[in-house]
Amino acid sequence: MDVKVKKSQSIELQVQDCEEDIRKGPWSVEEDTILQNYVATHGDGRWNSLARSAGLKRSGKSCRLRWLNYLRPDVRRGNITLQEQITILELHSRWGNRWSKIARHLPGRTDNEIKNYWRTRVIKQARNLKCDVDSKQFQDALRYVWMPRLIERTHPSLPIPSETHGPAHVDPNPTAPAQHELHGSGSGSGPSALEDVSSGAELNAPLDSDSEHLVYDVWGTCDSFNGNSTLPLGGGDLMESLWEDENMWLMRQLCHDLEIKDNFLA
DNA sequence: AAGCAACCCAACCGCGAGCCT
DNA sequence: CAGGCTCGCGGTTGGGTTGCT
Repeated sequence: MDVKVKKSQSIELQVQDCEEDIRKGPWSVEEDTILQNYVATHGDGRWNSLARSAGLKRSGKSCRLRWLNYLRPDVRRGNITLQEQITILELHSRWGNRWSKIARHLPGRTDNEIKNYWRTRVIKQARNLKCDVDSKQFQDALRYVWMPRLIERTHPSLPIPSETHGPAHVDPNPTAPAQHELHGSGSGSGPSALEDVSSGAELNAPLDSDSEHLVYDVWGTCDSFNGNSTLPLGGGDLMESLWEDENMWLMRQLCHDLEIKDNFLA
């Protein structure tokens, strides 16, 4: 066994031995109040001593988690917005399960929240499609179907072809904005698409350079997609319905377009 | 209305990295 | 340098909630 593992385990045992009255489970309102007041007065950090000093019968770990994921004043509650979904999907495709890294690009969201979103929503969709969440098929489905749809829902004015019943048709004159327009050079009237995305009421923090590239990539995908694919993009239905049975023909079309020859959806 | 299953999310766990003494 | 300790991360769990039969 690894030396470090031994060391870690011995520390855990020590902690257990001397702190057997440590409380676990859901936090009470009183505990929340104590922790909030203590952090407001003394600041956070040094969580083990903080827990003792505050008189909380909780581990430092538990206090830290409660503060970071719930009590912190800048934590945003509520549903993940469409823009946030786009960001999560894009960043996960880049970095994988680096939840805390992804969370840093979503102001007010915690790594735990993003992780939960991924596990409960995204993995569920992969399961529905009977493919692995890490497979190229599913990654392509995310990139070429799910994300453009999310983008369309956040910007219905953009010229993404509307879905029709039956086989798709492509706008013969795709008018998706050029990428320099998406970057918002300041010309023309009204906000650029990028500015619109980045300054949405739900996503209130300015984009750093990395996030800007992110949005650029997403829009770039959408742009090229519109020009080169025969895949229709639906309008306005909930993202979950994208995967419903009646839309499976859409996925088949996607597979054809992407020349995916595997047994996807077989 | 009751029972069951699926879903959601807060909280816990194990581990590794890094700082301090 | 070794050991103690804290912090942060990613994975997992369990209980409450919701939806379906």
